[in-house]
Amino acid sequence: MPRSFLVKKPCSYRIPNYGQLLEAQAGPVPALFQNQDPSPPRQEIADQRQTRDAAPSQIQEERGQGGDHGNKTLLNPLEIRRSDALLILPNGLPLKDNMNNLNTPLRGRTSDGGGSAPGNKASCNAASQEESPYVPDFPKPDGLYPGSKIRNCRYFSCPHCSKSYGSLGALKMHIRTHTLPCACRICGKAFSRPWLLQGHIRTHTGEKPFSCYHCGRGFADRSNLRAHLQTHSEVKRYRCPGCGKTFSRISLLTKHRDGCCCPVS
DNA sequence: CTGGGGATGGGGCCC
DNA sequence: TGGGCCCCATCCCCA
Repeated sequence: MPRSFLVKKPCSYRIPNYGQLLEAQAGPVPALFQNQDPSPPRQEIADQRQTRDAAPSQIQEERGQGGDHGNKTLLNPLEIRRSDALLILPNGLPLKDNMNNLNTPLRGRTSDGGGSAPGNKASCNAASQEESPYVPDFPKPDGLYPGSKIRNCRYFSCPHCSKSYGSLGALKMHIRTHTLPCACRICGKAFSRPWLLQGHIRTHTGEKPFSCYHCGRGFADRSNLRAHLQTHSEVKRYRCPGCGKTFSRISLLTKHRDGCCCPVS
């Protein structure tokens, strides 16, 4: 499934050092990928994070106190993610509507239309203020045209597909989605990242380190627990602007709107 | 058809 | 620079 909307917008061109990448690929395989037993999830960590999943208010509280992302709190409008715009606030309006007066660009993912991802900031910020013409002399990706002004920042394109990234690290990470270096020794299925493999292995072991504090039900994946917690919530996060019906998942809302009821105007 | 669980993919952030 | 983790999104399947 294409996730091109997550790909950074290219700023300029630079030929990636593919030789370096291939060299890295040929290097020693991390122990985790060598059919070693994955270290079991640390229960204490799971417990700590479980509380974070338990309730949004707790999440804010913990983050405010310097958790993994202590600087992230939904209470700060500048930190609101675009996807949170669908949240329903106490005033009854979707967060999106509450944000209408914000003239500050949202911080967030590259899917944020027009917004520059944090990773791009470092390389594009200052330099981008002084744009200079730059014409690439090799095949260009989508969105860039010969003779157009291109920001003076680095750009790395994937040799396997047309995606491009603002840093070599991001490109390397992406290339793993093609090479899939993490293979499950039980079923052989390959993954791009070790923690994806770990999550997959839980499907074999039946391990469910994330449990719901409402009903005690266990989950192998934190995101699934988070989705499950919504089923306990009286007010669903996502509301159809057309009919007002609320849903626990954005996917359900999308399905609902695609269905018939409230066509997007 | 709807709602929910399971599984997975992916970029960003922090250390 | 890379690993680990976070969060989000999405697909598939089932009740």
